[in-house]
Amino acid sequence: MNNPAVSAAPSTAERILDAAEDLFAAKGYSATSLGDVADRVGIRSPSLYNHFKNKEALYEAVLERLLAVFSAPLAELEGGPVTNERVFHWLETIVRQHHANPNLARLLQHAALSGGPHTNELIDRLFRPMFRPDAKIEGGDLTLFENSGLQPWAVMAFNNLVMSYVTMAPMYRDLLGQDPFSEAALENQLSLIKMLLRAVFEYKGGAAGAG
Amino acid sequence: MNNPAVSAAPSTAERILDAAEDLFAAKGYSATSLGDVADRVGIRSPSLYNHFKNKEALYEAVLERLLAVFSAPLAELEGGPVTNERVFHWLETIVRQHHANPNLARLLQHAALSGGPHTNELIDRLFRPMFRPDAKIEGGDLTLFENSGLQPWAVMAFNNLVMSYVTMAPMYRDLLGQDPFSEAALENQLSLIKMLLRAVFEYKGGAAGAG
DNA sequence: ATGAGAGGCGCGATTATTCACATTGCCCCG
DNA sequence: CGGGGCAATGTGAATAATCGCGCCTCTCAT
Repeated sequence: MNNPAVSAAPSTAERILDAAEDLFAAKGYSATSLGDVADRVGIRSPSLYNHFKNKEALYEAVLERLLAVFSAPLAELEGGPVTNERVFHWLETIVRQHHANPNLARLLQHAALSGGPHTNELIDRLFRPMFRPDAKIEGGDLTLFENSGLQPWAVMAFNNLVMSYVTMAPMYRDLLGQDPFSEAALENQLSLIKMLLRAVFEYKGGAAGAG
Repeated sequence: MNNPAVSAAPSTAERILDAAEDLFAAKGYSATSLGDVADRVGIRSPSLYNHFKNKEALYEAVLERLLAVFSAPLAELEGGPVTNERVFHWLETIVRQHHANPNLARLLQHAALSGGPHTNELIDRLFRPMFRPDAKIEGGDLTLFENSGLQPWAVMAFNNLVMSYVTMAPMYRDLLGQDPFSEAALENQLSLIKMLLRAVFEYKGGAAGAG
């Protein structure tokens, strides 16, 4: 009994992972010191080596835990027909996930900017599936959009929309005058993203034109 | 004569600024070492102190040079009536600027994630003007959209779109199979952004709805 | 020669990592 | 039941590398 995975007091290793996740996400791999991590947990830095081989292994473990959570929705989407409705639902799930835990987006952003260990693995596991060339939307008539060659750019744009909201949130806090992670802010962001997604689904062709 | 600002050989101070800009943008303030900067310039790190008081002053100078360039288009937009056409033109200018020099976006992203010196000043000078409550679009009939309360979110979204493209570019490089900063890629990104901006201008109300 | 700019040297702080050691709880054997 | 190990987990001290930064000297062009 007393299974530590079931809402019991978190183990030291888990508390280290929590602290490290926050710090890696905020400051990046190299700017995060093991002393900072240890301080948050309330132990001394050499004690970390009882739980993780070294700094890089700790970083790996943090990534692994996050990837397990965030890879799920895309796998689920691919488990069935890719219809408009299911894309909407998938996007909403992703947005809610990033609001619930902004750390993956932040880690990813650091990795994109500075590299760091396991960056290629991150790309492969999170993004590669979204850019597979055979990814088509069934049911709707998106052929016009698909043929425009803009589809990968759209995938990228919506990914940017979701991730950048999270990574830029600290800057937007006082510009918006409200907590970017509040329930109300989440609803607003969802409204906007869905409106833009509808625009893509209803794409009628034509480039830009200001008038 | 031999004015160093006019396409002559750049002075040492300018070469230091160039190197520091790239490194601060890639690795952030604290992860950038003055040794790295000096190496790029081809001098030893103590020599940097002949040109800049200390690391923070160097960072300040880098920011100042970037802000001078990137603040211009918004100031120009505000110099006249804010019409649909001029918003289109402003957005295109911004996108092209970020493609020409991705460093400001990257610097900003680091600041948003980790703080660092002068972050508040950055927010005030770049973003505050975009979120002024009296900012309205003249001419078009956007009242429906404005009344939806989503306007600041749209401003944020398009900012995210532009900045995140740049900050995530290293990750997208091999996913797209082409250089994200090529002319062709720029055109594609512009097409997509303009299409989404048109969707905002033609906003008809209504929330989401998948079918 | 004179002053700006480059380099050498080194101090003090921080970091990742290792090591020797203390403490704790648990299992097993007598 | 009791105690001898033993693994797990903590600690402080020590090490080697790196960093920001200041001091002092040298060099070279005007």
